[in-house]
Amino acid sequence: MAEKARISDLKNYLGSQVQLDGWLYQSRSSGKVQFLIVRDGSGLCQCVVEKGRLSEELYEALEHLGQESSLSVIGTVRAEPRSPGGCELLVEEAQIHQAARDYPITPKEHGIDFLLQNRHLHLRSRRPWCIGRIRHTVVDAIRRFFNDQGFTLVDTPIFTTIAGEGEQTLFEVDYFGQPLHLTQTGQLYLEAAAMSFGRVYCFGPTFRAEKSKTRRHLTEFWMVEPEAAYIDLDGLLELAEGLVVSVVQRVLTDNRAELETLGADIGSLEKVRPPFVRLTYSQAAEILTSQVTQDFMTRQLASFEEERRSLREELGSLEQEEKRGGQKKWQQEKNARRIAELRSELEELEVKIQNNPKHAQLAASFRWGKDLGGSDETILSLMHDKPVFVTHYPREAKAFYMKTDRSDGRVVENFDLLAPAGFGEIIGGSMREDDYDRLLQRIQEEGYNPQNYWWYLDLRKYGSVPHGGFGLGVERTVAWITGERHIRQCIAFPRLMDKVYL
RNA sequence: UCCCCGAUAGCUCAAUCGGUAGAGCGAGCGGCUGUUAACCGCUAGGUCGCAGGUUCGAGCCCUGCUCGGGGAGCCA
Repeated sequence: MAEKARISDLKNYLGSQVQLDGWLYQSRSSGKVQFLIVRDGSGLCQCVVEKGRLSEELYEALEHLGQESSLSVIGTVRAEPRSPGGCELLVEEAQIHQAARDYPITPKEHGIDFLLQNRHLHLRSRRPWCIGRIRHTVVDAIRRFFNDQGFTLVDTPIFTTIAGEGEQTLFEVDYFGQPLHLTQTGQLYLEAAAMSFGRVYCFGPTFRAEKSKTRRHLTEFWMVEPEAAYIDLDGLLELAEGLVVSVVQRVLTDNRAELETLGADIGSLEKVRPPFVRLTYSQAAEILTSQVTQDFMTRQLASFEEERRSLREELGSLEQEEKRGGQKKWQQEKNARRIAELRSELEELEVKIQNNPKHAQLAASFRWGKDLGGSDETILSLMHDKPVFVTHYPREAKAFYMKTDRSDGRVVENFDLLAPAGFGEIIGGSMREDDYDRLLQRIQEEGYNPQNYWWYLDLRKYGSVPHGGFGLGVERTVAWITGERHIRQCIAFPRLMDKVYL
């Protein structure tokens, strides 16, 4: 019996016979030799089947085996630079568990709707697999970071009785006749737990009925939320900074191959080192309305237009070539692929070019007191190649539980963290109002019923202390790190505002 | 909720002025001993999203609907 091995460990088995259990990812045949690309969940391996080395019957069967058939192959491992993982298997024996036929996802391009409808199968493809592996690292790094810093995990409830964010984004559930809602944040419960353990965090799914159909929104997403007693805003920023740095570093060391496969911007990830940029909201507002921003936007527009010119040029010459004809088939095909690519790139650029003046206008007309818009955040993060903290937002724009700055009553002690390169917000957090009277007043100002918040208010009566925390969105973090443009690809089974596939 | 774009073979797309529906991939069969989204040959595969209208004639024009993509607001 050959020893079973995982493809990721094959380097350690050079020269010996092993058994791989997996699925047929792809195959090519060339008469008397076949190349089966087998995946086993840990990686891809090229398996070489030579005629005469196994029974005629089995050779035939393997030659006609469909994509994603399940099989075990036994053979000798040898180094081979032409194979995906650097090793290949010279097949001596094989067992077909189930012969698949007409697997819907082919090795060519597919539309996103088709892929999401086939998400149960799509998960096996290379891109989702790489993203899934990175997500795993991100989650593990987050847990390790907080555990190492002496935080205690507290699992907060998913059925909740009070709202932490806007009440209009709640999903209501009928809980044996009592209306409850799905959690939007574990924060309020976490504040209670922080008064017991000092430093706590929760990590779980979050539900928001936001009517936002964008590449940055899911109605069900995963969020980690730390909450600490006896901390101040600077301490919170440091905590967030440390978390993001350690997560990015872990991915860089554990998933470099996946990042490369995905085409992620590794150079920019390597710049994610402390200290991050720190701006107050007022400073951000000043920057947005300054000439600096207008110049920045003008330069950006010019570079977009330059890019458009060169893309159009390439597209034009390819299209002419296509019309002239007379090329080899593979060349035609390659051109057609490139043309499709260019067209979608151009389309995207066109949107950016269209939006640029609008965004410049929005930035210029920014008035103190407004919340930062998506385009404003994009501009601020594009101006820096490191993550950017924005702190001290106007009170009116923010949630009731945020602590009013004692030295400037117009603002609260909060912060957002913007990921670089225009990705936008990945963390939002704040110091919490710890004064009973001020908190009660804020609850009333929001028009909420204080009776619903009786226990939350209680926390300010029995040993209230300065405390705060933040929430980090897992899918947004994964999307930023992997360079995936839409966060629906950063969770196995996404729930979107207007569509739930499986 | 608003704005823009789209829907043609299993998939990704093409079809000039309104005039007989096309390609690649995938599938099936055959060929090739080192392939890299292999290559070569053959075969099958269509209610042009749905409903109505204009026209001698509609994939193409008009109206409505359905579904999808992108953007805005809001947010992690």
